Amino acid sequence: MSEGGGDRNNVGRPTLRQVAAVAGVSIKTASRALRGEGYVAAATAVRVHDAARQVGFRLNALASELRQGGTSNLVGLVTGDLANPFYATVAGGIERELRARGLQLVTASTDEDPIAEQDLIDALLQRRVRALLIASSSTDHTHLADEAGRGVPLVFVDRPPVGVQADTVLIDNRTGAGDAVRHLIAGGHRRIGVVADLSRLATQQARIDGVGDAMSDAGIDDWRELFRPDAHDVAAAQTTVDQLLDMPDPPTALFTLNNRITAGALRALQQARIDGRLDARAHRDPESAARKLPALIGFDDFELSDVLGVSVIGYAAEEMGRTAARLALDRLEGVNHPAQTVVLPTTLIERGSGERRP
Amino acid sequence: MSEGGGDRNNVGRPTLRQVAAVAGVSIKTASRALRGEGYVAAATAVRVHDAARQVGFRLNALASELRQGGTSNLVGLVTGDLANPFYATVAGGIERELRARGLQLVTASTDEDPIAEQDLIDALLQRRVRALLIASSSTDHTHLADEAGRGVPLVFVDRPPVGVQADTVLIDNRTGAGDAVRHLIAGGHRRIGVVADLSRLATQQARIDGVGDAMSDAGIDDWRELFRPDAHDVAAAQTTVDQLLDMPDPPTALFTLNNRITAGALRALQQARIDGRLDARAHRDPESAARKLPALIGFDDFELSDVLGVSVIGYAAEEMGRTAARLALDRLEGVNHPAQTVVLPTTLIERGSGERRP
DNA sequence: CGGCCGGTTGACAACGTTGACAGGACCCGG
DNA sequence: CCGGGTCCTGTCAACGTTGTCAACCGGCCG
Repeated sequence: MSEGGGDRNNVGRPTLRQVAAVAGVSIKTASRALRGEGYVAAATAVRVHDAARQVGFRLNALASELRQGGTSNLVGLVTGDLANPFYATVAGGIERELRARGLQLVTASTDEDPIAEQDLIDALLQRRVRALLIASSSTDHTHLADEAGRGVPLVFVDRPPVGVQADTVLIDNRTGAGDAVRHLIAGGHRRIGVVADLSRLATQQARIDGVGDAMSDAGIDDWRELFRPDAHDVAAAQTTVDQLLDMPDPPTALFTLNNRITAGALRALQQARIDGRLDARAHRDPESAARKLPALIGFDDFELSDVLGVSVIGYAAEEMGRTAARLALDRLEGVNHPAQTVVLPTTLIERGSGERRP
Repeated sequence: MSEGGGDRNNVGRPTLRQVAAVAGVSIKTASRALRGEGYVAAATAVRVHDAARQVGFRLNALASELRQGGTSNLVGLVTGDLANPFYATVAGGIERELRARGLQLVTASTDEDPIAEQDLIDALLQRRVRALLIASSSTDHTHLADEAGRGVPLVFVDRPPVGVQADTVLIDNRTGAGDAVRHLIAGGHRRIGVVADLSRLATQQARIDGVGDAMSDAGIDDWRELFRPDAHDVAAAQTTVDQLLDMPDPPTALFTLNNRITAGALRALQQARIDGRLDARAHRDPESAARKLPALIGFDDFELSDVLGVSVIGYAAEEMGRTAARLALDRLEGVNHPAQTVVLPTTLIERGSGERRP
């Protein structure tokens, strides 16, 4: 009656103790056999494995990791919105790179809310993630300064840190945006409508700066009259572009500063075409109310952009994830130089929409 | 020299022990204060909190969860490819639903490889996830049968379980696919090219069955001559559609069985239009080599489908994630009825491409 | 004044695992 | 037959936290 009676009450998952009992060995021997540590007689190992299978044993990673040093083998990723294909692609790259080293990715989305972001970061650190990758929506990261010194590699992805030194992977936003505008100007455009997402985001700011560079170089100083920031979602972008199109003297070209804005612009253009306010063919009928379809370049490549014939500023999103993961892994392996910043180049991809003339 | 000397060697994260030492209380009191358990004098609580802030304390969730019952507050999600916008959307829905209950999502992608899938499931179970949501690439889940009985709620998402009873959330694939085909037939089409992804995937099979239903009802028995399965990526789909277009007697309509296939088809159609093999306007010139642009319906809605004017079979992807999460959460709260299957309806969204006449 | 009560605190064990160490069995050479 | 080595196995403590229980303090009632 008394032998092992206590264990039977445990309806939960079996532990090493129970496997050991069934196999008739000590806990430690069971552990050794299951981990393949060696120094276990072949016959014993077989008995242990059988016992484990029989009772449905599964190592408790919580206990195991606690014992081994108190840190998990998870890596955390905090983004604004995982459903955004850009972040999803980045996450895919990270995951592939981690898998090779037996690490797993935990993702958390913040809906671009800095407070939620802080909470999620706290939760991940409590869970003792090995490393933390952040596409931050926040404009201040000083509170992360002590974390950085505490052995958890921190890598900023897509958006640079403020107030902390840390590894960072960025797109060359400024140059990319400049290239787009220069391309439009070279095509003869002077009136270029620039539509941006939340301008508090560093990526947007950098792209806006790039626009400014190119405009200045071309001597276009009043470009801000056609500049429309803070169109955060597709619907807002659509409305904004619609208003630009209806101006008395509308832009002959549009530059949209991320994939969502581009989507909104395409909707607006499409609708205007249906309404007859726009026409792809040039001055077909000077009397017609229809105006000429503006040129368009979008920052960020997107699915089916080729089918739609949309020129974009593209870059290697998955590579961005891989690079970020590698930076973190290097730190975990003891690399110890000062914080690095990797800037990935952009490419202007011509597909027609950016090459329309004024 | 001796007081607390041992602790100083610990370069890692401070523990409760150190917070307690600094605050001059016992470990247990520190724990009580930080968890807000009550029964702590106000002055003591303040001292403890100060000490914690001073040393940069962060509770070790591994230890905490181990002590509390050996299970984490993570929920696992296993998908074929998180970068697929469909899964990303589903994951977003799950995450939002979980966040409300303080649970966090761990995602793992399998690249549709059943073996990788099993490994990842094992890893997640070892990590003692509270629940496991699976969009499975595998065709057999009997090995999960004992897990299901062991207290970890299991929910199958998008693809049904085989060999286990478990909660499931599905799209009404069969009806949706049937609707698409009926719509095309009602539009006058008899020669419908059907292009599918891997036919071993249950979702694809269900859609194919739906196609068969509608074809039979209409007395079209030779539809399999224009049926092309196993085009797994965009490139393969493009090639496949291209070959269909070049047949001596090509289909007058296409039905593509998921978003990737649709993307491939759109590329093929676009290219053919550029090459002059196709023309949107009907029998403009009977002598011309150009053929009429076929009608197209795609299963799965996608970004910009409206701009492209593509008719699709749509459904609420985020809702799917939310529902799956809710099913799991209900189980965690003790709900104990037999396995439930929720089938979400589809909608035919007419945007023009599906309404072209033969 | 003794007993009791509420609030406050601490000692201790336990969660499941693994590292450090020790002990026994066996074989070999001397 | 003994000393030394190689395998194999077990005991014990520890990872950081929290539940259980007991103890202490002061005040208040009878």
